[in-house]
Amino acid sequence: MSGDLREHAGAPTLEDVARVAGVSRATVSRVVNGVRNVDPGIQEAVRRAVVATGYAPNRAARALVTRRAGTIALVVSGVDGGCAGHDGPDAFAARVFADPFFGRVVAGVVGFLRPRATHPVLMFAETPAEREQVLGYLRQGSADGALIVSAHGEDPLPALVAAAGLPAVLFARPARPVPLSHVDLAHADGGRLAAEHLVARGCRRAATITGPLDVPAGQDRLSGFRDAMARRGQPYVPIVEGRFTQRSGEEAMARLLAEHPDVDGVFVGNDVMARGACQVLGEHGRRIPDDVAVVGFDDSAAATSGRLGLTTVRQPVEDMAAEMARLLQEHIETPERPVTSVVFAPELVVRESA
Amino acid sequence: MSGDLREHAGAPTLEDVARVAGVSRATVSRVVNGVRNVDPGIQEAVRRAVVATGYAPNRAARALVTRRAGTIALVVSGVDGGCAGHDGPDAFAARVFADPFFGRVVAGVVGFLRPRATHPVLMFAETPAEREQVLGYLRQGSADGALIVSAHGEDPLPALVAAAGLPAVLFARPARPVPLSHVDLAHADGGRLAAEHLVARGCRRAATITGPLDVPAGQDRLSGFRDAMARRGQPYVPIVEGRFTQRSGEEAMARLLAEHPDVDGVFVGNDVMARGACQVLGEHGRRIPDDVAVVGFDDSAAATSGRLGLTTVRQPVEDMAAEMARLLQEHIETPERPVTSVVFAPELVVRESA
DNA sequence: GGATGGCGGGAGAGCGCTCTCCGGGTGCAC
DNA sequence: GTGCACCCGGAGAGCGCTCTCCCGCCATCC
Repeated sequence: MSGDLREHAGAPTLEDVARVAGVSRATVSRVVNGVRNVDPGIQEAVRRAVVATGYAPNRAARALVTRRAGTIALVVSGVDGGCAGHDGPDAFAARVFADPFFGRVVAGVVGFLRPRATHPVLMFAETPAEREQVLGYLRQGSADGALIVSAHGEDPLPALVAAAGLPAVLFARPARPVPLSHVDLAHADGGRLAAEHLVARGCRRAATITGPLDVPAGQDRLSGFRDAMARRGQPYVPIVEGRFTQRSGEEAMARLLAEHPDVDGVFVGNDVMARGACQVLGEHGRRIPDDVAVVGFDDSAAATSGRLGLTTVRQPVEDMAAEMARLLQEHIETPERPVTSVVFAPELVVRESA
Repeated sequence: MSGDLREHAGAPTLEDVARVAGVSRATVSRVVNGVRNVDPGIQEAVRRAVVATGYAPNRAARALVTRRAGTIALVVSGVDGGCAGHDGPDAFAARVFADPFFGRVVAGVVGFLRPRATHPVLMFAETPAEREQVLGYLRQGSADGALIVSAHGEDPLPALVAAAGLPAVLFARPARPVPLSHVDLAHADGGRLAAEHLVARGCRRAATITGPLDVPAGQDRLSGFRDAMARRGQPYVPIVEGRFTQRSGEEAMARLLAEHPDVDGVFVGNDVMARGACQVLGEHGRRIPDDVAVVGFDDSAAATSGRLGLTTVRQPVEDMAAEMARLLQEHIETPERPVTSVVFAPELVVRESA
């Protein structure tokens, strides 16, 4: 069967299929791409020839002429030594994936892309050189656009991408305005939900462990929480800043207990820190939620993984990531599409901890 | 500046740069790719022209002629409804990234790839259709090779990839032999290390919580542990099978305590389950490590995230992933390179839990 | 019956790049 | 001064695909 089908080595081309099917290259292309009316009989013959030759369209050749890579970049962007020290080429990536958050983003993006047979290229931009690399990658058309998840609010990449006129969508509102679409959560509402729940449970001496306050999200959650508490008669809420890691949650809770032993409710900036807080509360003999109620944020795997289900403010990360991918697709297909932002509503998920 | 440089819209091409520099296309190409001796003066002129035009080589065009995509696929492969139910398009991805293991694999791969200015394309192959998609993607030359991480031993993808003659490297030895290179850990040695440590600590009634036993790694860890225990006079070791999740670790530990209340040491198949086990032990009033010593596996973030440092068998996942990428690169550059397997040695990391 | 229209299919021109082949110039040795 | 080797740089083919243009065929209508 393979005698005259593939005289020259290498993968079969459109030409080979055309020869086998007894038609022209153009017709095979039409059938493969499913355009224009092609005689059903010929269609069938072509399809058989495709199977017989084991043909698969060459993506590079197609990209060259259509000017579409059929690929998007998923960029995780940070700044040098973002969270902790600078300790190796893969340390950044390791830190990034230590948080279930990025996994959820990937899951959401992939969920949208999978049915469309496209796949994300994973890129990390931590140093200026890498930012250049990402930019170059996009500019040379290796990817049709970028999904950018910044680890920090001051990330310079979005502005660079926007200046280059490349299609891109951001996760979370950037610290300073950039002419790019983004998806985000109404973080302040999330803080408010947590505050209302704690107050409704009867907490009178609530405190909060925040995430890093140099990102808008952290500030918004805090101010939403604080404002709502103030409106309910608790204007002075103890605040400890954490770093989104379990250990930092433990440390923050320990400090909170030392300084405010009578605390009866804690709103924690993410579930991972909340787990750490619960741990410390347990060690200090506090029962959850009776002595101290704990509300987390995210509704990530950490919220349900332990013995005690965590009451938390749900951030629909997967949906947000999928929406981000959808927006990017629109921007790619319609370059003149105006920039928009889609803000998701948080939702309180009540479990055992509060 | 941009008047005569870019009369036609779109990105500048080699031709444009050549015109500006006053040389031929070929010379620009030579300078850009840094090959053959080109007169330093001309080199400089070309470089200036590149900057002036803002030229970036078109990857598709390059790939078309070099027959190299300059991209590799990082495939996470499983089988329908692998671990739990089949609950949505992104559920698989979400499950995958819930485990810190995959994050470490990504980090290791990226660590190797980053200095080489290549980036992985992330693909998930859960259904037969998706396996076909991955295969097609590889066959059409969209990626030069694949790094395959199988969630299950019976994954059919490696065999398909091997049959197609595509360069690929696996993480972990497949259940049935496949002519592909792979990296792995000496899991049995890991089990042995854990056993020796527990015995050396004075444990006389050790038990084990294993991972899923349908993967070679799980079996090997168990048999290594069991053999070593038997050699040290404890031939009958209670075994409970877990699913690598924290909750399954909790359940397994609870069962173990119910059936063997006098257990004084536990070897747990991964750190995440070990955390769950510790939690349950604490709730049952057992002190760690005095009443019950706990040894985990992996040395993942979970081992150090909690209050109590987990003694664990270190699996250098990042190094293994990097080696996987290195092997793939070799296979791509030297197609006739024989298949090899690189087995890493586990290492006992002693912390507080044992 | 000839003009008209629509549709199925082929021919061919590139997309932007790399790379082989060649030619002309220069330097060195005889 | 001539021959030769070497090196730098240009010309041009062609990678595999899409897509426009065009032609030929058949059905339809006046």
